[in-house]
Amino acid sequence: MPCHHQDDAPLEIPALLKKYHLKVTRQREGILTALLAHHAPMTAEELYLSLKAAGENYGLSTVYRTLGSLEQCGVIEKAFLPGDTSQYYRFSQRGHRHHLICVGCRKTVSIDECPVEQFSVAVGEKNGFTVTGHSFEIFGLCPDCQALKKEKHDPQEK
Amino acid sequence: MPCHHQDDAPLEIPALLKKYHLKVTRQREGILTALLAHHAPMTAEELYLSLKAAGENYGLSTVYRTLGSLEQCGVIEKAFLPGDTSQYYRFSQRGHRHHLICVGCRKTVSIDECPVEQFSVAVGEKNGFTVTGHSFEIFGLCPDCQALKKEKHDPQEK
DNA sequence: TCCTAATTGAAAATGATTTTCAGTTTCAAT
DNA sequence: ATTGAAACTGAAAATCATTTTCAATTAGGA
Repeated sequence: MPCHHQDDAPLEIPALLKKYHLKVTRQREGILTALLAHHAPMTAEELYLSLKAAGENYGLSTVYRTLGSLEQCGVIEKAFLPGDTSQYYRFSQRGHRHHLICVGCRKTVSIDECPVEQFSVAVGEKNGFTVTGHSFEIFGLCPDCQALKKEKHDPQEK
Repeated sequence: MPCHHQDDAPLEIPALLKKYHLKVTRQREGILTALLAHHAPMTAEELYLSLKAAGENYGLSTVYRTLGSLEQCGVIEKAFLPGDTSQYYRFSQRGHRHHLICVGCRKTVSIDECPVEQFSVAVGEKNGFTVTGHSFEIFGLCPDCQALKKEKHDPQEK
């Protein structure tokens, strides 16, 4: 197979790295690709293990460092899940500030609207605060996880 | 000063502990009192240090354990602050699910309304999710911290 | 008062994340 | 293509928050 340039790549990871003056390394490409493919927030450890399972054995500290640099550039962002204190990372989605997150598998759906922007500023003003931001995430069980849960309770018998 | 029973105590901590079958100890009373007095979310370490400063030198593990038991009873709850991965605790406020939190000093104002309940359920349904909850917190600078910040930038000269 | 289970403190253990440092790699400039 | 400086990496050590262990103490009912 000849090595030709792919115009149709869904996201040019090398270009993205260059844009932020980060060197393009095998590790960074692998980490970003894995996170991109996962479609749900992941911890550094999860990324490390999934890469290892795929035969890409990078240092755990490299995973942490890469996530850290990418966060500083604003390419990815931290996410916190209810009842879980570990730090998850996901691609930051400009304009998509809010999400519907499955508490079972962490699958994430972006919500386009923001129903609280005006409300937040109003509440801030009423209390003399300068509002700098807000958090709003919806948690629930996705269809797949609902099915899984049902299976567990009624193991295919009446 | 005679030792008389205080009817006007703002919150009967011993009674609260007994209600949840927790023994009434000096440590637990001290920890709850300190958290109650602070009017803002605190970490275990902060509680430990503030108690120590007040001459009450309890083990850090006791602080952690006490916070853990009280959380299990639902007396207090965890809170997460933006850009900070440590676990904060605050009294749980039934019905006050949302807050306006100062990012400078963590002073907290409870918000009575919930402008996102219906919206959350609707978004969940649209995506086939069973909604189990949502998070919504507003962040900003309180009047005091705004003043402090201004001082820093213009150190009282023109 | 006495007894037992709950609680405590100190220290060790754990788990997540960060830092250190020597060796390697990228990439811009030759 | 080669080179060199700066950036990056991996492994191990360090750090930080939190939890657990365990022997000694304490609360509160009998």
